[in-house]
Amino acid sequence: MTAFDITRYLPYLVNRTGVRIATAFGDVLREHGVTLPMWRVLAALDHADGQRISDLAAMTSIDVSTLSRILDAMQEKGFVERRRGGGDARVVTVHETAAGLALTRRIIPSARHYEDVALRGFSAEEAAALKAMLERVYRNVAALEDQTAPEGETKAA
Amino acid sequence: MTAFDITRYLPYLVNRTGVRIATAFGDVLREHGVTLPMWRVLAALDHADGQRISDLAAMTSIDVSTLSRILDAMQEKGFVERRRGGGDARVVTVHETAAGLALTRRIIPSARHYEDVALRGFSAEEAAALKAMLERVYRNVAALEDQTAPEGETKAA
DNA sequence: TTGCAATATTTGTAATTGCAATATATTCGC
DNA sequence: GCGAATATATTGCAATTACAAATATTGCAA
Repeated sequence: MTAFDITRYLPYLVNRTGVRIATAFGDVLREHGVTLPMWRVLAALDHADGQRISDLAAMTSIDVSTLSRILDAMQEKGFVERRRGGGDARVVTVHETAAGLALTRRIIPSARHYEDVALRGFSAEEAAALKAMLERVYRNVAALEDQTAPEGETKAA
Repeated sequence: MTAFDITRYLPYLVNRTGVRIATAFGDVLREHGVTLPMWRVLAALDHADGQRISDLAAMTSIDVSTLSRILDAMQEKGFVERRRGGGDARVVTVHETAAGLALTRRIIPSARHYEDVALRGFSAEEAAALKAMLERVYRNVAALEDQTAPEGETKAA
């Protein structure tokens, strides 16, 4: 059997890339007064405002309990607000405030720039191919989890 | 300007893929009695035994202070040992023990299987292309950091 | 050679994280 | 329509994490 070469091991490559991007962009975000998880929430809400907490957790890849506390902090800062009362009284929906939206708008250019840097030297086709492949990997792993734990979703649907 | 679509944003795609893989493989690792960070250390040592702690931190994308404590735990469990005394008395090198090596050998098949699952439906060429692109992204971001903080490496060289 | 900046690791410490338990609301079986 | 199982969110809590400070060693320059 061939030797195990970590430097060509996909989980390794994905992880180190993710950590690199996260720590580097985290520095940028600090100047805006938000943490990386907070930015993820803002970006997710920018995509679809008024999401329920569990959906927001799935979209941001943040554990619901962790997210709940992050939302406390963001609410404290006035970036989001929680609302109850739409039909099902169990669900809480999260909404961007005007301040949150303004902040998101300020961050987006940096986020775009950051992606440009990450994709420096990539053609549009290559970038699209990379993204499509990451989505395929994500779905492959998600499918495995659903198969392993068939009843009631293990985590992040 | 075009709207910001998080679902096609590279950092988002990389992060969610990494988190998915990490949580899923973490479950597998628990059965072997190790955590994900510990596995990363074992895999890094399998690649090159006797690395210094700072190099190990760079390779595993774990902060040195965090790594120092992870090594405490791994040493406690008898998987690795620290050695001092090779020339520079400041540096500590980390070495896999026989037990650590045996554990690594047991985990590797699962790790391989896991990558196969993640890459299900990928041709060999596609998989190679994905890995190569992830490396390019990593280098792009690393280059940005070195440029931002030219003196003495901000983090993980 | 002495002193001082740089390097390598560890330790202090506060914040973050995630699992488990809880509280509340809903739905399904009967 | 009642009660058990399910769903949603929050909270308790111990472990993990990361930044900063401390410690130890080295190398260089005066």
